[in-house]
Amino acid sequence: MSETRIRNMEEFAAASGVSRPTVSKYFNDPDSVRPKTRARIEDALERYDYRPNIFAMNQNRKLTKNVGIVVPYLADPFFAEIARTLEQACIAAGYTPVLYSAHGEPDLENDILDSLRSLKPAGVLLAPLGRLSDRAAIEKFCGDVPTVLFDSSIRDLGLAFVGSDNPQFSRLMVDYLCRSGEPPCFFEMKTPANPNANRRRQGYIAAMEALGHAPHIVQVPGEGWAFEEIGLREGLAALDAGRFDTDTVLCSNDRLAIGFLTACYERGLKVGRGSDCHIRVAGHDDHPFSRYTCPPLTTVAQDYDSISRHAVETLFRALEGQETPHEVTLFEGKLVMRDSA
Amino acid sequence: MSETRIRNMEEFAAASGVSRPTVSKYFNDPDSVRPKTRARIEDALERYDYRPNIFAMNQNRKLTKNVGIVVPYLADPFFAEIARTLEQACIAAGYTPVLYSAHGEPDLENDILDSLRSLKPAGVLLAPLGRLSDRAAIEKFCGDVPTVLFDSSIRDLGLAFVGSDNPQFSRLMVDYLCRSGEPPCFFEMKTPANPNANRRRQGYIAAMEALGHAPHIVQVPGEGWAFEEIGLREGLAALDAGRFDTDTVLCSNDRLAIGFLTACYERGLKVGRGSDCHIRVAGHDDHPFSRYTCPPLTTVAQDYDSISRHAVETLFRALEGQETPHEVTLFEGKLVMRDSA
DNA sequence: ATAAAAAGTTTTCGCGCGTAAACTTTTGAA
DNA sequence: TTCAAAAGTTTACGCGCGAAAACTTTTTAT
Repeated sequence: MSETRIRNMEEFAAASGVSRPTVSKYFNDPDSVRPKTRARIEDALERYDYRPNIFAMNQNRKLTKNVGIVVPYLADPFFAEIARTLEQACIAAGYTPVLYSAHGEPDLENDILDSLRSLKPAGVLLAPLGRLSDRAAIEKFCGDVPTVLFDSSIRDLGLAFVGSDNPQFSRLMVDYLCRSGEPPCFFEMKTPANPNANRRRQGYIAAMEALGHAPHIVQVPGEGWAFEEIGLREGLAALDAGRFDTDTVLCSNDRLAIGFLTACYERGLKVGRGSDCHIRVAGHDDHPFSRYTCPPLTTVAQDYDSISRHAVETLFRALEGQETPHEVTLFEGKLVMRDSA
Repeated sequence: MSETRIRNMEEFAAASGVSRPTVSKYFNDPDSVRPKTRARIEDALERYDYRPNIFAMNQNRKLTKNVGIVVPYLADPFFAEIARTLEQACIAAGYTPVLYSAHGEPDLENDILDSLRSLKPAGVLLAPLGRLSDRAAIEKFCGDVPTVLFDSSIRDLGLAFVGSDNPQFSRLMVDYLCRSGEPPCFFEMKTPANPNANRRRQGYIAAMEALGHAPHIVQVPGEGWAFEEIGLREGLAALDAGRFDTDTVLCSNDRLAIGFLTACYERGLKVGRGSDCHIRVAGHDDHPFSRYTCPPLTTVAQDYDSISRHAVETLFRALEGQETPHEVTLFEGKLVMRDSA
């Protein structure tokens, strides 16, 4: 396709018959040059496969076209899905997404923020670890870099927060469970990493009391992000200790529920809402695998799409100069009825 | 902590009492300077929080300290886990990992290779999409950038390939299934994205014939990476059509098996090796969730750790100048006996 | 103590581009 | 045709660092 190899913007400008600064202008915003000029550049772009050196580009720019995406735990398909949506939205908007996972480790989260800073990103989409996050570090980072928080909020840090209306999730599920059977107890980790868990518990308590039932919370030990393992191990322990005083168990999240379903299986408890079933189990999130548990898990679906779309839009609106006060956007969940409850 | 803000290496060198080129040398290899000098630099490093500008650093270097990690589908926890291990190994070796996922899309895979090229990475760890990969593009890329392929191989491209001995996986499982019950049939997608599927099928056929059994393959339609969905939908169809002539089903991979387990559940088939069970189901990979299916899935475990460790080691050995011929390393799988078969 | 080797310094150059200012050309409408 | 605005060009400078060469100092070995 090419005659001679283009080594830099100077040579490319010569080849396209346009001056170098104009070419530079084109790459920063194709609409900023005359259509005729643009055509000449794009013509040359097809003859030669020149691409500007990104390091030289970013060196003299205070802000790059990079957007950092940080999630707490990428091995959780929920975050993998969100990351995918966010990446696509960034690319569509002409930005370059860079993906990071804290892998559940606070130290790594701090390291990521550090190296992100030196990337001079235009903005960052950050889902913090939650309870274990270094609040001071994140606050400082948000002061330096335009950051939109999502999934789990930390006070009112960042430009905005986009997440789910967690109390509504629990209310929805409690209402359904109560009108279709016994009132549920709430199964959760004692010290959950994610602050959403607290809001779900509170939502559960409020919903139960509104219906005139006494809330019953089964808290189990467990640290980290291996929720399925905790759900299984501590689910077994709780079952054996007779800690459930109802046949309906609402789990704090789907991954915990997946582990708990396995615990039920190992104890020979048939899960479901049929008359021959021993126990009903429900979760929160609509985790990608919840459709494929046995039985398929009844849960409350997070609005993945809306959350990621709105997070990206909020960030880009802020980047384009529109100063807005810290805004919190919470999306409602939808009941997903399957066979487990 | 700091007195005055350090703006560049020049100022930092002045503050630490060492010349700028020496500081530069230090950052490229801390061991290349005298211990005394190193101490002075690291002393200053604690007083001021200076960090070299990565864009300026990489501009004049033909090779950076970046290492690209490319996986085909990050929403699959298997790849998320591998990515985590690879990232950690890169960091430990003093490199900067950059993670990409093709999200199952060949176009995106090519885009990633393109933008990776402009990152001037020291090396790349690439798990290609497989059948849908653009072979020509990958071949060209491997010619430009030191690349170690893993998980799914493409001819003898790249510096090396690191993966699993897939025929051995199937042999192991077939042997076990045959000596503990009926010989298995093989359940797979007709046009699998991943070439490992073909090797597993071949391993299955060879193992069956070695034991004097007639192989029986159940191929179902389905494209893309939504394996669970395909396993469920096509599993239901195959069950209803009576396509299984044995009570033992060996699935091409665990995600397919997870979907198939759900199909069995929906048809009221009890899965397991007990006398009251109707069907046995097994998989390949030891997917992170396989422990938590109901019943827990019997499978052959990929040696995640060895694969990722060896891939990284191979790459770094090559980067340090040791020219080696294209080498293929395959790790054996281990039988993981659970309750499903 | 003395020479040789190792490490550090100084000097100089250049990477590929962004950016600003002053100037020139093109464009489009009156 | 005329002219002002828009777009492009020229010129000039600098970003923050890598790298090579020649020189100077420190360390190591004899």
